Amino acid sequence: MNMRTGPRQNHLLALLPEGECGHLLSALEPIELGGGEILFEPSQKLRHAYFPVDSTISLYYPVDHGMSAEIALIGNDGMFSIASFLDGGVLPYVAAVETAGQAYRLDARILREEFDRGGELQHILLLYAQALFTQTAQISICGRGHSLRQQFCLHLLLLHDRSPSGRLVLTQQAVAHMLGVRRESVTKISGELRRDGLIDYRRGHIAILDRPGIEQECCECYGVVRQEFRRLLG
Amino acid sequence: MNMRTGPRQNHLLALLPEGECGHLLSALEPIELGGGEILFEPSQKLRHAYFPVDSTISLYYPVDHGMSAEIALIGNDGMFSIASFLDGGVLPYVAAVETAGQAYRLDARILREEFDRGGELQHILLLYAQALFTQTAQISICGRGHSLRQQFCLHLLLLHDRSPSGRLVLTQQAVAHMLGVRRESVTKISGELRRDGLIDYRRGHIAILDRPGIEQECCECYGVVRQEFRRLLG
DNA sequence: ACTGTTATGTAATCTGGCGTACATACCGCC
DNA sequence: GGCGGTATGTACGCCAGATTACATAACAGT
Repeated sequence: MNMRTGPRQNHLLALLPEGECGHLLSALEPIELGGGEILFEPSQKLRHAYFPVDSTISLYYPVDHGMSAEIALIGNDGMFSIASFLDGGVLPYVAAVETAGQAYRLDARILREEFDRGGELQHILLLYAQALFTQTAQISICGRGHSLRQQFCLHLLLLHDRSPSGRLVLTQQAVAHMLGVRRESVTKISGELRRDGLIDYRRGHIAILDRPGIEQECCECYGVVRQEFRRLLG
Repeated sequence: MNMRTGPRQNHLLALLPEGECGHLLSALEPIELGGGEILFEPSQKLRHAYFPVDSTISLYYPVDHGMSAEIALIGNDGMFSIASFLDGGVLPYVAAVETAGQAYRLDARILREEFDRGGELQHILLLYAQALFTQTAQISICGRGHSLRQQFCLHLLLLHDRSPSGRLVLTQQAVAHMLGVRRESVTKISGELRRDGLIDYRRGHIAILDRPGIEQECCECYGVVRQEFRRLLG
């Protein structure tokens, strides 16, 4: 359990006081999440909670022809799923690993028990629930009114923030899936962003070249989400 | 405080045990909400929580030219705002009265105190937070992929469920505002739905004529939201 | 009943992203 | 070093909904 991938690399876990939450922290299991792995589907029951370290988890609503749309993106700034402590049960969405990497897993019952004791853990998780709500709301706003280019930039920034390396491992098909659009549309925008020197990419990889430039291109949605995460959990 | 507008007409308040929550119930103030009234704006701090009885509250993100998009619709099935107990503070959205009517108001500090005591109130509010999250997520899905006609039907159904009378008092402009589209587009769809015998309307009023027909026209988004509210708070 | 305001109706043109159908290029594997 | 599967590139027609610009009609107040 080294510095780079220890549980404290997850922002929520990092906020927990050692004394009060010792039991929970010692119940964490390190786990490797493979790209595309399905962590949860609507028919199941939540058995584990996941705290990403350098992996990311995408929450989305599945639709027929493979197209879908993302509801939330969870990285080292959060956990999956808030439903574990809100109602302990089910939710009508799919959770899949977007970026392969490490995470810590916790038995959902233990999380629930510790949560019900109140205290700092409960407080932090509730703040996170609020932050996640904002993220989902803002993704919604963006997906409605803003151009695909702006949406793409938003998701690049969200991914970048949650992917310490800065070199994103994902295909255009995966991006299209997140945004709920066609792969061809993503190819078009990708080409434009590359031409403008904002990103570079090759088969299955995207590199952020000009982060400020991308923030410029993006709508205010990113600012709202970041601001809210900082306010609540900064 | 008669049967029709008593606090127990709000589904959340109805679930609270009399004994445990007596203090909270007696702190409720009946209040009349006027159409269009702004209950909260991002610069403010949440002073009160609202439990609608026959009014509805729309939560939305404001954009420049008056256009915006709704994030959540709150009626007698819920309360505004979950942020009152999640973080006790602020949120980056606007809450406005969509349908005028009665509600019960509660000092946010009292709600927070009672919430922090744990118990049934906390449990119910957390379930509601989960249900509201689903509503927001589903509105997002719908707004991305589905036709305006389907989105319109979704919002009609959500409003109808939360508006006991069944005769909705709102303009096409207000609907456009909720859906984040142009008023002219709403006029067009309204005309089509009227022609098909599903609704009728006149200046500022909409009547649901064929509710099953509207459910037929709507996408599965409505079913997901209703199912989740029933599962959690039914 | 008249008037002013606000809500609703209609129409012409434009555009971003969809559907479909391919062509090409990358990279891992044998 | 060639082969095959997958990722990326490009093109054309199509359509829902945006943009703009008015026309009409319902209600509220005097």
